[in-house]
Amino acid sequence: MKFMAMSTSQTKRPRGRPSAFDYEEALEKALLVFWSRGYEGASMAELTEAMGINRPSIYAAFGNKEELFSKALGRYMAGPVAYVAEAMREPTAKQVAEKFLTQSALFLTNESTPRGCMIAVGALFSGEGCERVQQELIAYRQGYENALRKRFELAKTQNDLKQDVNTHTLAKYIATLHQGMSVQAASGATKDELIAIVQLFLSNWP
Amino acid sequence: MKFMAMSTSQTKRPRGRPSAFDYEEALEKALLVFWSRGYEGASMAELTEAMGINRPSIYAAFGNKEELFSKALGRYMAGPVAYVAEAMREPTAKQVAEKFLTQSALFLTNESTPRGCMIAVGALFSGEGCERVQQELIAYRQGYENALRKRFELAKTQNDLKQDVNTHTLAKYIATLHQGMSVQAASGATKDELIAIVQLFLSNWP
DNA sequence: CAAATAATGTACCGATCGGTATCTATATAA
DNA sequence: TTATATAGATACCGATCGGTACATTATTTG
Repeated sequence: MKFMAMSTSQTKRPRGRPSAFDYEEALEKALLVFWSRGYEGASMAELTEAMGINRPSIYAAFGNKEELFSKALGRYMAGPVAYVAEAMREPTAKQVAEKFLTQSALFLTNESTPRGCMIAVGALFSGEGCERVQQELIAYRQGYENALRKRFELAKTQNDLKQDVNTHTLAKYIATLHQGMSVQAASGATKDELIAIVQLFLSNWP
Repeated sequence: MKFMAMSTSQTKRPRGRPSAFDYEEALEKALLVFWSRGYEGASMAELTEAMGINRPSIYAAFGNKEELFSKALGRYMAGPVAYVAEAMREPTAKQVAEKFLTQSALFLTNESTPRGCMIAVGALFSGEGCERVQQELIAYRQGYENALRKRFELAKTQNDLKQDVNTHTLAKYIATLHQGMSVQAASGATKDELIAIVQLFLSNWP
């Protein structure tokens, strides 16, 4: 494992030759390859090229392709899609939905990153040997859907949502809309088109 | 190209050795492999195995992997997803949407076929050399979205839909919902959960 | 029958796949 | 300086990728 500086205390440098690359920068490059190519479509050759590191150094620092993908997903969660967790902290249920979907519309069509969400539409149909990656992505999808549901359950206790609202279905509906928007973005839909979809949804808020 | 019997007139058999397999049956097997594995994830080895044909016979009868995929897509359109074109012929716009989405909920979670729609969520993120397949799938997605839009435009001329309805957005919204449901189905959602989503949408019909 | 034609089966092609053995270079510790 | 530890670079591994050459087999034509 490579050396990682502690944030709080000054640490002695490790004994061997120091790394010539920055761990987080390299992971960011890997993330962009996986994001645009998918897990299967990203070859180690392309990853190596993009990360600017020799292949044995990748394996030493990040593990195999599957582990590298997991670590890239972690960085994806903490970076590009951190807005999802933030949206949950909006004061009302409707504002949570509005923030989540509006930010998604912008994010999914951002011109400086690949179109579509890695988690929403990654590894849906895959070849043999991708089961772990598929399950990991399914768990992440469940994760934000559950976060929405719990937030809506909270809203019900605050009389922010009517008692007859089915939070399970509402959360799944919003997750479904987000996943569909991800397909639309990857298929060429514009930011304005996705915003129009979000507004149509919000105009019928329960 | 292999021999294909004419439907109307009795045709003389061709000169060489006759095919040992049925063209449409073999294509159906190929379709199921592409459907569950995706274009990239389906290897020629797995296709060969499933189709029960030697590899040179596949190439002779169907062309290369890309052409085989296109032909399988054609069979998919004429078979499993023929319900989409049928839904367009429902008498009212709301019934079109209801039929399309309800049938989709059943179709996407059908236990005898792979989960999710090949067209809706196929080849979203892919490696190099898949551009043609990606574009073909995008065109199919546009196809059913356009069919919905035109059907809703017709509904407006019949005073079946209010004049202030944006048919472009409504069609894209329904397509987006369908694509999201495809992700949900591939991620393990049940038929009842998808039906609940469809009903929530229909309860807010414009 | 033989000639012609077309599909099958085997065996193989070069390219690329993910992953690694090994040697060298650069650092710290004693 | 010498020993130790870790990273970089090269070159390679067996497996699999999509695709095909070629000989064989089965059929129709003459």
